[in-house]
Amino acid sequence: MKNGFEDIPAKLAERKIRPSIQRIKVLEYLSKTECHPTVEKIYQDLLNDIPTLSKSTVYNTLKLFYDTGLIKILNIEGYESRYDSVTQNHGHFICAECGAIYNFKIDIDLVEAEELTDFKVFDKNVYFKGICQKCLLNINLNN
Amino acid sequence: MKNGFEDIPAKLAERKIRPSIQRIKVLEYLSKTECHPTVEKIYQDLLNDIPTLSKSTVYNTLKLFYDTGLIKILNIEGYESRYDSVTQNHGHFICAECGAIYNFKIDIDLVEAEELTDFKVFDKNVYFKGICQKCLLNINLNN
DNA sequence: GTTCCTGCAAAAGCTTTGCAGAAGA
DNA sequence: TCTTCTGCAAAGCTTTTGCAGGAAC
Repeated sequence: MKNGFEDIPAKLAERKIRPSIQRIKVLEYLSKTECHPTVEKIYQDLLNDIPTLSKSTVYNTLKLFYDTGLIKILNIEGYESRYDSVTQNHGHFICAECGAIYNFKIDIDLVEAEELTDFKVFDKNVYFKGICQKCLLNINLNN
Repeated sequence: MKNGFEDIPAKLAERKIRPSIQRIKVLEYLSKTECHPTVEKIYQDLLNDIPTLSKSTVYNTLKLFYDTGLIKILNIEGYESRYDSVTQNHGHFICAECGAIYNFKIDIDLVEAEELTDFKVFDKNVYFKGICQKCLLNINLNN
């Protein structure tokens, strides 16, 4: 099964991005994780591997990946951006209680808008807000 | 035809919000406009009416409206938030070329995710990115 | 009189920019 | 050697917070 994780340098080469260790680690990290990390989290977690890493580099790298279509930027809660490696079609659910973000499968191609026939659409996003199962349980327990 | 614009003070009263002139003007402005303004734009445009208006008040007011469900916050392009009065079901299209945001009709209730059956979903959002008709024309003309 | 609201200033936090040094071709 | 990349520091911008004065009830 493909998980987009096997050959990071090849992925970079496809986009003609020079495979520095920083770039490999960032893309590897994003391919492994499903938690839609913030820049801060990416930075902190990679400091173990690359002690001299700078946050600027993380920003630069993420911008480069975004511009070349390797990742998506999620701005679903304002302020801090979150990053998601581009995989299959999925939507995002954000819990208003705990802030966690869940993926859910959705066939985004089925979401159509006839008013946009003369527009070129190259990215479709669906996100829901609500309260996740875990927090619902906690709320019930406390009442 | 209802356009959500006729009785702003009543709308505020429904939510038990004291109808200060600042709040009335902000909600009136959001009900009138369809351009999903930023805080800066709201602030600048209202300065004509209320010369002593402070940006803090705009922030406070928008937060209050958001918390009581009067408006939606759009974070579709990171950094600056945009604000939208809650009306009927619609999605948002953002042009990657000129940054303009268009509304389009969509029956959001049709967008479902079976994985979220144990979740409480109270807000669904759909937004597309691409190039708008206007910019497509310009690009064609210049080639 | 008491509560709530406004607006100024300052602080906080995320992101971008500039630049010198290092690494890679 | 020349180009590209990294990382530090500083700047830029949006948003939040604290607080004193004012308005509403």
